[in-house]
Amino acid sequence: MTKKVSIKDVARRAKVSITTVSRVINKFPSVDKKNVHKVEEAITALKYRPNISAQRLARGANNTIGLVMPGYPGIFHSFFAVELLRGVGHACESLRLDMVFHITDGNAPLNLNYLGGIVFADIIENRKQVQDAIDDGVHCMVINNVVQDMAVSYIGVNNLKGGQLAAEYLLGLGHRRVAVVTGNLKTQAGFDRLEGFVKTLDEAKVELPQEHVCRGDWSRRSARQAAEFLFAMEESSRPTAIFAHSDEMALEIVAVAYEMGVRVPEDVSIVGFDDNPQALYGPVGLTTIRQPIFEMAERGVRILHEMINGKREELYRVILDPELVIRDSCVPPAARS
Amino acid sequence: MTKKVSIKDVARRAKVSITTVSRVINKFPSVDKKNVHKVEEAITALKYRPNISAQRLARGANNTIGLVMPGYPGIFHSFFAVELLRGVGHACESLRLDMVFHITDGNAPLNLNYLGGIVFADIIENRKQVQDAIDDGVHCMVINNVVQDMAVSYIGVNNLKGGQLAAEYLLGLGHRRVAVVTGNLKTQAGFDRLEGFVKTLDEAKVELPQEHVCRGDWSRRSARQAAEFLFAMEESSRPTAIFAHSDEMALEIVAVAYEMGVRVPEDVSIVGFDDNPQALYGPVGLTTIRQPIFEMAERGVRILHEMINGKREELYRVILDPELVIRDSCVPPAARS
DNA sequence: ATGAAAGCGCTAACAG
DNA sequence: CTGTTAGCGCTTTCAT
Repeated sequence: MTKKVSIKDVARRAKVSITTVSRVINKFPSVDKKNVHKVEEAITALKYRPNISAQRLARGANNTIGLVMPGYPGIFHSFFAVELLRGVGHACESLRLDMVFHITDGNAPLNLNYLGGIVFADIIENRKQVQDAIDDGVHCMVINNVVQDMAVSYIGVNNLKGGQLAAEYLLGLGHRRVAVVTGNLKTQAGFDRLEGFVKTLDEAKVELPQEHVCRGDWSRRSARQAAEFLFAMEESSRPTAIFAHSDEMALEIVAVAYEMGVRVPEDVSIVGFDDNPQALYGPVGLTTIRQPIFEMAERGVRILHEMINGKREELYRVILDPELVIRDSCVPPAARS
Repeated sequence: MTKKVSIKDVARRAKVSITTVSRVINKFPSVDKKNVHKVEEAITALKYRPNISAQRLARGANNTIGLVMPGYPGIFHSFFAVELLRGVGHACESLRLDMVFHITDGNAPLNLNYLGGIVFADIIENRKQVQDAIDDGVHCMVINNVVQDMAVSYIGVNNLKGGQLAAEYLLGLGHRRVAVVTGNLKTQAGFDRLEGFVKTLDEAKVELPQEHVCRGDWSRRSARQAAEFLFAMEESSRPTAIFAHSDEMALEIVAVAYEMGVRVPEDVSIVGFDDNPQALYGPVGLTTIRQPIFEMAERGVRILHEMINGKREELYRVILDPELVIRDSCVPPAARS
């Protein structure tokens, strides 16, 4: 049982009023040095800890925010989730916000109503929760998802552009037989990256046969399957370049390539997505599309914080541009076929 | 600004006392059906949400627990951290506890004193925080660490045994030139697994030369470096088997092996640690030492919950045994040298 | 510069 | 079964 040392005990010991103690706690400048000292002495002597619930209640503020993450299998093993968590965590730390972490399976009731605000880390199959939260009047911030049909703030990434960047780069290198290993197409990121990629190829009149579009789900496992399938193709139809929707998947593809005796980048060029530092230490530096996940998350929390504190009324909607990072995993296609 | 609908407003609208409203909120069985209905109607109509700070203050209870994780680089990319997070999250969900997530850098003040309890996910360089929490009278539960010198509850894994298991298995297969790629030796898991491994080899009079002990840090990167170093050795001194302290590191070692033309398991046997499902889908099923991270985490929270609610007084200290899982990555050493 | 007193929104005896 | 009445521990006017 935690002993209940309250502000009163401190006041009594320091022989001042609780008000003064409160002032000291909150660092009011107008307290006599002597009293400050006495109070601080009492605080440490008594091991006093202000009761945060009481503080909050009295202050009328609520500085607890929820982080809601879709719980589909493997999300946690993704660089994305981790960066996001780091970003949110970091922001909460510096803003002195409490973060209540919540993994959602999609449509569970989501009893997060006492929260000051909610950060939705991507939304996939849980749009309803977002709408409910909005209806409840809770401040919301959606990260990594551009949402047009709900009155909610978001910070997203231009994934269409990301796909386009990958296609343009590969095309520019001279590749005409390319493949793509997608993320889960139910996620906006996966869908849009594919869309942008396909569209750009299309405009360049470069064909993208169905069997070169491998539907993954962000997992290394799905990337492995795709790679095995792709590399098993006979020389004439095997892609000379592959666009993977995440660096982790790209890394797995590289691993499979080595296992199957396919050289990277000589036999096949690979471009990933994320700019995961892990991709720097493999056998080849991975060319990738960088997206600022950590920053998105951090900014999201900061904006949310402003909204909670009434310093911001309007919705905040931003779409960040991804950026091509060229390293060593792509070269012009070998002159074979 | 979230509008301030309080219990009073609900009471007024439902024409009952606030106590009755409170009872409805807390699902007291003794409320007249009619009133329950009226109150519920009012609640939804007013979009009322109880103020959790007030509830907590009034109840004097605290159903918020903190999860403190060491924030060393890469922790999040580890299966361990993720499983732990899942386990804690799951338990909190079913126990209706709020979980405040906290990544610690080691000796930051850790202002989590308003928490009902704290789960320490491993402790590495943050023993002081644990001691402080104990001194503060906060209930604590340390996961994945056997701590003898502080009066704290823990659920740990017998890592000594884990290392021993790996050594015995490899020895049994006939290996006499083995190597180990360790986790961060500042973590108890890394230290003990090495210890158990070394000791067992020692007792079997099998030499473990210094250059066969590669100090990693749980990261794939460190595993890659170790593997490159190990596989670059000339035939006569290159190990015929490697014990990696985590499956992720083991997987990276396998990848490097393929890159360098070393076959697994023909040329080198590999045993990992964790039983990470990811290791099922690689080129070879990974033989590993299973440890129940998820279960540890979940159980930890449940016990902590009991302690917080006074249903348990004594410390809870358990050490779980890891278990060998044999798959395809180990075979007897080839008859060469 | 300091203290008294009035809440913040809710729960928990204690009566009815 | 329901309402009255104290607080929970802290912040915040408002005097002094």
